[in-house]
Amino acid sequence: MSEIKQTRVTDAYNRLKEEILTNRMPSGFQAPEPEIAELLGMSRTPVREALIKLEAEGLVQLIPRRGARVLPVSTEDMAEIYEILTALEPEAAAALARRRPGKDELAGMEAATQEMETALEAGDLEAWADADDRFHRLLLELHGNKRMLGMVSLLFDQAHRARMVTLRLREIPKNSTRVHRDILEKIAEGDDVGVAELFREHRKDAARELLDILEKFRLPRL
Amino acid sequence: MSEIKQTRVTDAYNRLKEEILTNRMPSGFQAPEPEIAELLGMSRTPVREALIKLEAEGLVQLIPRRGARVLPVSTEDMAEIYEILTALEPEAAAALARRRPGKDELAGMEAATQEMETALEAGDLEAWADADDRFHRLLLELHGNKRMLGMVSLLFDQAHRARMVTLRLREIPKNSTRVHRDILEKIAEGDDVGVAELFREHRKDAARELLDILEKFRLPRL
DNA sequence: ATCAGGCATAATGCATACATTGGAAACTTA
DNA sequence: TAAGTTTCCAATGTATGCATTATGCCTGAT
Repeated sequence: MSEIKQTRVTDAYNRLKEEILTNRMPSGFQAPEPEIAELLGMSRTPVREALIKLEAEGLVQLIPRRGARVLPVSTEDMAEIYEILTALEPEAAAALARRRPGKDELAGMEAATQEMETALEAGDLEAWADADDRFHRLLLELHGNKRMLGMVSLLFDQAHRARMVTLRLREIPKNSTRVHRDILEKIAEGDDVGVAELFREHRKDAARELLDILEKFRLPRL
Repeated sequence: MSEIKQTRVTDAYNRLKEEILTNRMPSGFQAPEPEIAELLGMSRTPVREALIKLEAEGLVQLIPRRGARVLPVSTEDMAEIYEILTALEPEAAAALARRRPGKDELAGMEAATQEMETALEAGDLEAWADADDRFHRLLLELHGNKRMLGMVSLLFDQAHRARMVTLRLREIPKNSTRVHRDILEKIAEGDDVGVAELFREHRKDAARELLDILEKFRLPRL
């Protein structure tokens, strides 16, 4: 039914993206097309097309005579990314709040929040990060602006590696978790101005904390 | 020196994009790869790669057995686009204002504003729109967030056709022009809160006006 | 005339071939 | 040894070939 055609391009795309996000293919890694093609067990053609997409998403750079390079993410990159998130997400949250979504609609976000809390208690940072990610994506999905969701997803992906690295270098995200609960509540209450402000502060804090860590641990690029 | 390699992919990309933006290849236009390839006088390979990029930019849709289609822009699309712009641009303007750019730095924007004013007097709407576009891009460039610039550019391109169509359906953008001057001044003054607010209103007004026109003239998709 | 089924056509997805050319290494030369 | 040449190789950019398969058409049955 919903059997989407699994093509080699999508396969190459998915696998490469996965490799990059999990840092198995680390920042700065570079390889010519033929090598990647062999790695994936297919010809250059589909690999090439997948790489073009990854380049458009800002994960990879195609350098004419020396292959594809996994783009490092610098401190400035992170600053750029967070600046955009800081502008977009509060807006989405406010709009969502204005729409007064029902409890059922918010169930997903509620679950994500819950999971953040339990993961935090269990000390499972991976799970916490996962739930955090889900929370933010769900918010955008509920809001319904597809372009915004797409853009934010792109930014999340670009920032993914850096966030994973800093996850263990920062203090326990206890406050951040609480803020998520507050955000969710304000959305449920329809307090659009409130969420926007809260969310904005949340993002600003997150940005500052992350940048501080990158500086403190001398990690100018990941 | 700056002889960038002109490849067929970039050529195809540029030409197709041009065709689309100028509406010579209108919304909804659809053609299979071989046809486009012949149109451009090259083989399918580079055309394919160019189309993938255009798809990533949201200008085109690749439909498996029936070729590439120039994506129509619906009213909802425009609403999405303007919502994002409303969130991003005021932020950029505020940040720029905070940085207190010198007169020399603002020269480009000043020129663009000037041109908007003279174009308006001359009744040259095309020139006005051009200058308007330049104003907004320059602002983002000055701000320096490359990702934001890229994203906004993408949105501009997506909205381009609709804006061109409505250009003659709306009243003379006299007020809009004045607002640009005000924005520029506030940036020069370093009034970050002021620009943000002003810009935000500007964008909201623009969005409302545009959506009203689309509705009034029954143009649900362009 | 409508509908099911089978067939032909053509577009795609992918592999492969190949000419071009950037860049590194080897080789001079000073 | 440093700088300038030359050579060689391999990666890219592009064209082409080909198997697969979706789509529309044609046929025939109801």
